Amino acid sequence: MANSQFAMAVHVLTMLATNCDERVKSNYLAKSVNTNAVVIRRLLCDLHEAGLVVSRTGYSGGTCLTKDPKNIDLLDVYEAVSHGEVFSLHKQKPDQDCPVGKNIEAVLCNLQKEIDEAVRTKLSKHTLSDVMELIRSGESVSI
Amino acid sequence: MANSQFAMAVHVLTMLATNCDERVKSNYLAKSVNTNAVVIRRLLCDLHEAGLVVSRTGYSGGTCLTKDPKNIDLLDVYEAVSHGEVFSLHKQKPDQDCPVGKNIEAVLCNLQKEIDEAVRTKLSKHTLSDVMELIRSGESVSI
DNA sequence: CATAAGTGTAACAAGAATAGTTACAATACT
DNA sequence: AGTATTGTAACTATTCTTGTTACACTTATG
Repeated sequence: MANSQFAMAVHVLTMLATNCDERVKSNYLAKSVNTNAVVIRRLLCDLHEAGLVVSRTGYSGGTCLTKDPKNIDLLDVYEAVSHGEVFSLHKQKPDQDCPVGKNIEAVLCNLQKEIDEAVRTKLSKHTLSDVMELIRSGESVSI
Repeated sequence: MANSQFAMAVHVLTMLATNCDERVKSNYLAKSVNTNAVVIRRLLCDLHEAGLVVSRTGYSGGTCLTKDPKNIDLLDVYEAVSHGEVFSLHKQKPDQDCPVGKNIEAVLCNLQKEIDEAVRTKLSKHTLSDVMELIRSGESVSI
């Protein structure tokens, strides 16, 4: 993942979690993330497809979480926004006439899966609720 | 890592390991990887800085491993070529007047470290020698 | 010594990915 | 009717990655 969508997604979801009693505007989220509201709306679209949020258009529209933050883990977020893998395989197919070229892709592909699984396992251990708690404690320390 | 440098590096090092009695030409490596020799030489430059290979210029020049493949693990390779992290943090600094914006970076940074550590641990468990063995067994199966 | 075969590296082009921006239709409340 | 908001398309700017050409420098060989 070369993009910061995961970081933005966790940020946005934490904002929604701390404002769970209202429909939060994309404009408000954009200010906190320090980006454009359209960028946020695009991200919310992915999160909606993953079933994590619902939005409403029109006057007094906005976005809410669909679940309790305790029941959203960071793997859910990762899956909602990530399209890539931890490392990329070859862009050009290696020489199939070379023994190494012929077999290296399969080896790396398995490694990729193993690494990705490790990442997922780690991510699944943290919930949005945990993130909120860390934010809160960070806040109290800095006051 | 959005680039395929790690994949290319493992490929190249495996090639060197299977030709450890000679100085391998960048041109030969480029053919197997299916890219340009300059791309390979740039990669070899990184691997040299990491102490994994030595090259010689001039007539009958080329590149060799500096160590036994048993003593090169994939974490060495990862560290030699990776500049990024598993996921990116915010590109723009979040709003410091927002409690979430103010603290989210630290939270994500810690998460990043935790994930990266998990990835490193996995990578450190595989040596270049293991990769060679997998390549060999893949080869024998396909014959 | 001249030549051939290499590496090292700079410079540039092409392409893809990412994020930012503007614009506007559709929607929903007042 | 008017206003606030999302959804989404279209375009731009920037950056990253790779590919390519070019050439100076190095080393072996005849």
